[in-house]
Amino acid sequence: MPGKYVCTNMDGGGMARPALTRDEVLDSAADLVKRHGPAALTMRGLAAELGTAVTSIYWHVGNRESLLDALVERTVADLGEIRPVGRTPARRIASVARALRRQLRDHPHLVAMVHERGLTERMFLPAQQALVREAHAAGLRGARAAEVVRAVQFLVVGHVLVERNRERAPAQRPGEQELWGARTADGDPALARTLAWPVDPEKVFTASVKALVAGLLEAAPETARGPGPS
Amino acid sequence: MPGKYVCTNMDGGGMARPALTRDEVLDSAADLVKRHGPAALTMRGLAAELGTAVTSIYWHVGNRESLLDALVERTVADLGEIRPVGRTPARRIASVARALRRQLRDHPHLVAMVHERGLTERMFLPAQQALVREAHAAGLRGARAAEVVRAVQFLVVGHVLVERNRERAPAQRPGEQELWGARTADGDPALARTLAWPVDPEKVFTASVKALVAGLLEAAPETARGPGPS
DNA sequence: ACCTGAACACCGTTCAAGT
DNA sequence: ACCTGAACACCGTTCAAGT
Repeated sequence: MPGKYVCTNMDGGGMARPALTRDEVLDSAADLVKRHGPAALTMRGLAAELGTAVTSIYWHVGNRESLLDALVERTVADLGEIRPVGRTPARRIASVARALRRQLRDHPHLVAMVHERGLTERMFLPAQQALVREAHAAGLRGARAAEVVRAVQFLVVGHVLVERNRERAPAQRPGEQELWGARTADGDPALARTLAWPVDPEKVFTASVKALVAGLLEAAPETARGPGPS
Repeated sequence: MPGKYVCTNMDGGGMARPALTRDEVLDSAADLVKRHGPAALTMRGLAAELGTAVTSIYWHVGNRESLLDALVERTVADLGEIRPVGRTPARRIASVARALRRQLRDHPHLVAMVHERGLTERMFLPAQQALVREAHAAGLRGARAAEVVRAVQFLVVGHVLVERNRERAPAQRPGEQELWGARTADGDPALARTLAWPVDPEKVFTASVKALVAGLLEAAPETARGPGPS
């Protein structure tokens, strides 16, 4: 789906390939990356997908690295808003964390690519500002508020990275089942049973976020509860 | 440093290269990976390092993938013990988290490689058992204890992955300094100042661990405080 | 049993040449 | 302005041939 393109060839149509566009290249590349990851994006494969010579791509985007740069820039610019929901600051912070996780999960390869290109701060700025407002609403200021912002950001990004790694390698070899017989569980069969089951990363995430936020707000002044400002 | 090798060539020494050993190959490969990451481990480069033909390596290790397999297996087997320290379960759990982080940081490329090979569970088993004992000491059992184990593990692994990404891309382009002028900070100059400074990942980590553990143990029964069993 | 070079199918990238 | 094929220097891997 190249969308619209400017037709610059003068032969009045016919079977000739319509002129190649930079946007067309980016669309095709984005599609490949989204489906199979950055490693699957080869210049030759991309050319084949587009039906052009490899070297034409170089004319439009320079080289593979700047192609990836442009891709990341475009994706970051297209990320949606982050809107906190919930009745207490704690819930609203947790909702920001969940929204952030969803954004990152929708672009599974984005985080690593963004980091590699030093765009992290720009990418997270909206979420950070939402978190700042909620930290203020919870009565935290200065360094304490910054702590909340960064702890939540690291937790979310870290979780997404871990989840991505887990999904790429679904078959665990010794298998948690064999490892967590009753013997290793310090005499707690219920725990052994839970740990022998495959992890539900979503549950771990929500539980972690809840615990982290609770811990971060624990010693906060009791003023300014309820829905935040703005 | 090939260490000891069995001399199987019959020419009685001289300038001929001593027989190539599987261990020698693994040592050299481990060195390359530790210094420059798995991507820098090329069969040709490794052969050059060892002073042999590329194809000799194939005789000893099969192919690149099984070479990496063997490498990971060896590294995982060589990981040290995890010994909790501290006077309360909360502190002891935090100490396990810190020890785990240190182990992973000492082998910067290990996590991803281990995950890709499905060895995660085997690798984390010792830390998990330590965490189980401490969760029990804190009065948590069953699913609640499992929650602690998994939340801590995800937090640590996630943090290490984030840190690794950050270290690979030190130069952030818009720069946190420009982004966090007083305007964006919701009228909190102290916070703006903190966020404009480069992050200290170690501080974020210790703060996050402390908050997470506090949140996880919050509603725990007040029995069984003080140093754990074992 | 162990090592070798030649060869194959892949990469990204450059360059001179076409229209 | 835009596209092309040929060529270069890299990959991992296989194979027949050496000792």
